[in-house]
Amino acid sequence: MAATIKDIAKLAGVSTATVSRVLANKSAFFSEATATKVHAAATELGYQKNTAAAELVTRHSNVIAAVVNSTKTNFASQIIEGIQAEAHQHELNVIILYAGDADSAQQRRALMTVIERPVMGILLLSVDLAPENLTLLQGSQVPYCFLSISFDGERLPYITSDDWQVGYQATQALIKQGHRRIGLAGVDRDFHTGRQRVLGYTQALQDAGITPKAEWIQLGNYSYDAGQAAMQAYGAQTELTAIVGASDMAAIGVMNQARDLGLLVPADLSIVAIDGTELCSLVQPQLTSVSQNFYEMGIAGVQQLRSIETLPQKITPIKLVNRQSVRMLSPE
Amino acid sequence: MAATIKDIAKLAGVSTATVSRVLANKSAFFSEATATKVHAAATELGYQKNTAAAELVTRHSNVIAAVVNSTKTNFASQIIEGIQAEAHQHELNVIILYAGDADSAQQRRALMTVIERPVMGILLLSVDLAPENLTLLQGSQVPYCFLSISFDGERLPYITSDDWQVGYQATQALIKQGHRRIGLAGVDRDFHTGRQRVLGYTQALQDAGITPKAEWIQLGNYSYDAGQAAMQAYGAQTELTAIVGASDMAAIGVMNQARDLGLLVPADLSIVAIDGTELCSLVQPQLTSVSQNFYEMGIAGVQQLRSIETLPQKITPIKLVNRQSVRMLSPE
DNA sequence: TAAGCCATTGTAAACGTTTGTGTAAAGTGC
DNA sequence: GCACTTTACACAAACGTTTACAATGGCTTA
Repeated sequence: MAATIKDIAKLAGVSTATVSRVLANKSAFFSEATATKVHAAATELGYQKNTAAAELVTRHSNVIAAVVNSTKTNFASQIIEGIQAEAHQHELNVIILYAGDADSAQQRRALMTVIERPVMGILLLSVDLAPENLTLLQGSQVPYCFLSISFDGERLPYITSDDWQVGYQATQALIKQGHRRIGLAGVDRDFHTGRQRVLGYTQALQDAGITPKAEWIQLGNYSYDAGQAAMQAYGAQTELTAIVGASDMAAIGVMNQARDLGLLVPADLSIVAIDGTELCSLVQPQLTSVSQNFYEMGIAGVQQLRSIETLPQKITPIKLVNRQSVRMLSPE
Repeated sequence: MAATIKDIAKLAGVSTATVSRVLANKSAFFSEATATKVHAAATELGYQKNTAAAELVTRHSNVIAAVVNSTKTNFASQIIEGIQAEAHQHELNVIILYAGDADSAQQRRALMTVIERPVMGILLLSVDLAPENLTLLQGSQVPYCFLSISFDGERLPYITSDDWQVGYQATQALIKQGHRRIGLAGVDRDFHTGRQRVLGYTQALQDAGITPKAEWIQLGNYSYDAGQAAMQAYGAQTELTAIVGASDMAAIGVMNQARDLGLLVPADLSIVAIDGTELCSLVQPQLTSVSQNFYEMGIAGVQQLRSIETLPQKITPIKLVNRQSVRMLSPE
């Protein structure tokens, strides 16, 4: 149905080889005269290149696949923007796939659609791959890199923030303002990222001579609901004066629940969020955060895929952004 | 490098045709014995199918491309979930592309990467295609459908809410609570969607015997900033008692700016948002909204692509969701 | 004028699949 | 034991490109 280079060749009275060369602009391989003939024929036929066919023979693609764990996590968009920016600089195209939230079957589906097609590389944004899917990924010949997630033992390529530092600095920011009874809400200790954040949090407290109680840490999956549940668990009479939200969403959950319990932020309760997406400045009061550089992560991810030798791990910087959710505690 | 069906054929001692049929599970075309041989060989070689090659010969693909206008608009994720759900039911896969915000070059890039490859159809989420890119899209043989956007004259296939009704119902909801001086903030009158919302808004006022002043309508691009700017234009001394935000983001912008101007929501100013994404229940007070059924839009979009005959336009339902940002105005 | 070179173009193989057609062997009914 | 059907497989063409190699012809140079 659609026009092919064969049709163009016939119409222009040349061979398909010449058409291919003209269209690919392999100059010094054709004359001006034929070039114009070919181009005229191409536009007349409304030719659309079939890249799949071309990729089949050249065995090389220019699309990067970004696999995202869920539509719910909002930081993904910042990473994707970084990916796009860097990719476009190098004439690469980006496609995005959603892999669902801890849904092995959907992960597999997303992975399959990219592995089975020619892609130049795969970026996995904060996705906890099920073991069988990891095997799948490794079995394919496609280069890959995890973003915004880290791993313990296995030597997987990843780019992320220093999660220990994230936990440490969020906690320390509160300590510096005089807080000593500080909670950590909505963190997931099943994975490396969460474990590191807990470790950083604990160390910051210990460095200030504080021994955290077990109930100060409320586990969860970084979601709004997890933040809410954590705050419910702390209760209106909590001894805590400050809470670190494991994510922006969790922090907002904490804040809204605190309000429902009659606690004012930051008057009664200070909050530091982890992530620092635009959500932090949308809510009232705006949330002070330990902000990750997601955009940079995206850029680094593309660079990692492009580099031959695989420098396996990389850490992107974080910074504390002061907004309105932390108050200085007067020492009593 | 990677194993092909040729390798499997050699290892299993059969022809590639047989391998293909076994792998595609075209039963009644092979015996149990060969099937097991082939499967054994396939796993031994770590075979990964090259779908691009298969699609080349079958001339038919099972991936749907969703083109999104920007990473910024948050409702997209709900549409995408709808798309995924419906697509997966029919063994279709979904890839997502970002087309940038009113950036013709990036639109073109996104469009090209999908048109040049075998895709089964293209869904365009709220993207205002530049004229040249629309021509491009129409020139390709790929079926397509616009989502969450509508058009005036041209007969383009689209699925969206009734934007006139959206404007009407949002305004009417405020009128019913006794408001008579009502603004509309952040709406874009350059496109059909925005124009319809303005028309609905105006009609609702007129039906209540109210003649809207020109300055009640503040134009913008549906963004947080647009909402903020609109509220700044209204000013602290505004005669308005209520405002319709052209989107969730715009409504939040209005609300936060109002607070900065010393106005309390909803005590001094009532707000109705348009869209009704989860953002509405994240902020404080939670925003009353005219909610669109984005999930349903995604489902309908996939169905539209799958149906041969193209029933060009479809309207998805909306509903008013009462939350906390509107107060009843006592008649004086 | 022959040899050599360069610019331009064509020929054909290859990429990894699917599938229509052909065919040998095995099974069926009489 | 014959004609027939069925089963199970192989052969080869096709999809739309790219590209190595060959071929052509004109031009330069000695």
